[in-house]
Amino acid sequence: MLRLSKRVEYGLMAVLHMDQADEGAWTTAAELAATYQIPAELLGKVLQALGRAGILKSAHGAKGGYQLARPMDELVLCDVLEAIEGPFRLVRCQEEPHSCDQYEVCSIREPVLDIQQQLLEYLGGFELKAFRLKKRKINKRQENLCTTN
Amino acid sequence: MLRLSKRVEYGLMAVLHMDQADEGAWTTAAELAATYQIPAELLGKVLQALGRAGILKSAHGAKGGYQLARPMDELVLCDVLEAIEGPFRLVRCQEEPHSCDQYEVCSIREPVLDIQQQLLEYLGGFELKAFRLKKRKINKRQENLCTTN
DNA sequence: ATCAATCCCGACCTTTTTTGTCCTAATTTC
DNA sequence: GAAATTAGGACAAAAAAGGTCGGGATTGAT
Ligand code: SF4
Ligand code: SF4
Repeated sequence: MLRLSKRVEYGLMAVLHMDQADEGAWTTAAELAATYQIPAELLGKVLQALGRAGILKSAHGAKGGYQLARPMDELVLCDVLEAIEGPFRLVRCQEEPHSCDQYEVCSIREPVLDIQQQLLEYLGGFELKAFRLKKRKINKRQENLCTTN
Repeated sequence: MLRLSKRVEYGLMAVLHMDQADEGAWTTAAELAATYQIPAELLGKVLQALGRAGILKSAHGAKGGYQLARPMDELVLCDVLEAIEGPFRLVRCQEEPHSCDQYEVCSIREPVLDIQQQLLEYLGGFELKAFRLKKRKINKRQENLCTTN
């Protein structure tokens, strides 16, 4: 099943939230967890991963929290994805050849690797700022609907 | 983890194999399982799914087996993928809205849906015949290497 | 008609991955 | 020092993927 993991979804929500927070403000994990109904401890780990990847800055102690290390305009989907799940790999032989029983007789490895490469580049094209723009679009659309109703 | 499932890999191997088999020949599941060291019963299910999706034709009884229902040139990665795993969905709320605790407060649904759509179109661009071509390329590359060595 | 080869399919078990929880530091502010 | 907060390891629960088994149906050969 080619599906976004919950962690990545949590990470995206967090980043988007901080993008829309006041400049320089610190957002706490507890606050995010409450807002988006996410298990706090789990969200914590996601935020830590984003921190380690240099996407977020963190501040310990009371009055601490997280904020974007760089503006969201410079981020793409792939950044968040790989920060949380590690490098993007379409097939497991990429990390450990011996973890696959078919390695010796596999007829699809090379072409699939090629696809992975192309896909990775394509994923680099999804800018997170589209999340912001999309939101405006939706609002606009709703306004239009209201006008028609 | 955004990774191709084993079933899809098995399906791709099977399709590629039949593409390279003699015109009109029937390939059996047992034969494929032996060649690619795949658990026979599991491969069976994959082939059945491909059959239901109209990618393969099957023949019961002795001398039976599978063959491509249409030439591989008309197939794309997405065909095999969806035949085996069902429709491509990047997020779970697409199938069952209530399966997600964050549905009511989700801030990323719309943009992610948009990405799913684009990705789906992009996946439609990966033609399976590239698997054939790639194979030739590899052989060529190896020849070149041999020449240099 | 029987038999062997083969596809079909549901039920089940096992392993792996994902998701979630708990608990204990370490850091900072008040 | 107490409270708020991040950091992170260990573990439990749930879900998904992978694999196995057994019974049935269809076909061709003997
Ligand atoms: S089947 Fe082929 S492509 Fe898939 S993991 Fe094994 S070796 Fe890699
Ligand atoms: S978090 Fe949002 S996008 Fe993800 S499944 Fe729930 S509703 Fe859909």
